[in-house]
Amino acid sequence: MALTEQHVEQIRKSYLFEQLSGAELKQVASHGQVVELHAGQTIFSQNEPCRQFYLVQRGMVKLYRISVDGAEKVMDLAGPEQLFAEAAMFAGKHPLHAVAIEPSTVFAFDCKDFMAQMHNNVELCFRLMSNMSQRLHGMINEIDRLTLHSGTQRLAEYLLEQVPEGVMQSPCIRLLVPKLVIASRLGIQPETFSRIMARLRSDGMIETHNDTILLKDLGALRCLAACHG
Amino acid sequence: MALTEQHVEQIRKSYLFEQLSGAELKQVASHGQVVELHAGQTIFSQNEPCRQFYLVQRGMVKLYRISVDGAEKVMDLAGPEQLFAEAAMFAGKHPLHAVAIEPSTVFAFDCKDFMAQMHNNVELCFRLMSNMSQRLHGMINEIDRLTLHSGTQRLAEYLLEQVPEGVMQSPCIRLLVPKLVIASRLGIQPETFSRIMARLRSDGMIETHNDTILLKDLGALRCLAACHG
DNA sequence: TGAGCGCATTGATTTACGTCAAATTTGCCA
DNA sequence: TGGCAAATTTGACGTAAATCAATGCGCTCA
Repeated sequence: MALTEQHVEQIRKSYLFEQLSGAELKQVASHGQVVELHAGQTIFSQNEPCRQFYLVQRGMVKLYRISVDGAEKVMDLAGPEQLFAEAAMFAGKHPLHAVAIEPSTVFAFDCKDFMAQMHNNVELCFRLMSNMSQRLHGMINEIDRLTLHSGTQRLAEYLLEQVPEGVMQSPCIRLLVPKLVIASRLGIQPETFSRIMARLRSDGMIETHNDTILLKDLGALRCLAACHG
Repeated sequence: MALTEQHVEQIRKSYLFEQLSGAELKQVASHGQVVELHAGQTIFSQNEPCRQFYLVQRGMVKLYRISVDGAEKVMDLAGPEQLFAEAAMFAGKHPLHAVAIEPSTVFAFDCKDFMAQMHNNVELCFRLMSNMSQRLHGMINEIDRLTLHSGTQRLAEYLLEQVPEGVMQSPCIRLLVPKLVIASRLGIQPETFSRIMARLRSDGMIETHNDTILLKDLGALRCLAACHG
């Protein structure tokens, strides 16, 4: 489906697009699409040629790899207002699988078209380079966590990341995706995830009700995450 | 030390710089330096502001992180003709430590200056974006290996990576850095590295003499790396 | 409404890898 | 050339996390 004026206004709020002129944005939008996805619907598969990149409007997209023996590793989760596959533009093919894990709406932009825009607009190049630099930094942190932190530390870090800014004590958070998915994101098995949660609970750091988690002792969680596992 | 004509010719061979005009390259070089480093000398530390990025001429540079309890994780190794810290230009500060692990020579380029060049040269932006996209792809593969592959698989993959193109059977490779460093690069302990090597040796896949390794059975190594365990 | 499926939890057991410690080798440099 | 420090290897042991297995829970959808 083509983009409406209303959609274009939403897109403009994204850092990558915000400095484009009305005409430029219209040009990008003219080759863009609104894509409605049902839960479980594939957006693209690994090694497919990439012709589009995406901005999530609503829902949740899982970016993952599958090993030869069928094990899945979730590399990233993209929620509303987040871009994905924008760095693959230069690679020719997608390094990951992408699937909507709940009913979702994404904006799809044409790579060729966007690259043409970048040719006319150095500022746009700088925005994308910033974006890619941040992603690279995030990946380094990811590898740091996977190799230097224990499963418990990574889970504590994840919980703390879900806390909105400025909250001082005992925030209540919600897990936006199944625990199965978070476990894979953190590089642990679902059983291990469950056991770590049970331990945090019995240590009095958290209280849980399904996907709702009360972080009773932020200080202890922060110590667990930062100091030693 | 400032760059000579001869240095500029070497630099031009790098993908990032090759399409620059003589004048542009001269401009980049005018704020560049040749830096001689002794083994163990730090180039920059994590969180330092980044004003320069680098191209290795000779030697080997280790890019790494240190955890709170002092453990080290080698994120990458940069040898001759390889760039490093070029993606940090947009981040403001270095996400990693960099140290020369043997006597080395690196070219250092001014970030501000290079960014000014990019403002005048969209093609240069595209080259850097390509570079960053490749790095991102490499990072995804790295996380894939760390989470989905065993230590043995990662070591086998590493050995196979050292084989030059086109070699059909039983190539002889050399480890260019201490085993300690490779182990950290692969996310395993030196003791584990040693034990895996011993096993590959007793399984008849390799023969070793210090840092020289004969890969006697490429097929078996490839199976080990790709298939399972 | 209730049958069935995927997700989550818990327990028992295994295992790959880490840790600690000691012996051995290597390579540097005075 | 000899001596020392760092790297490597090997052995014994510990442990975090995976695996296997069983049960329970909460959906969705007929």
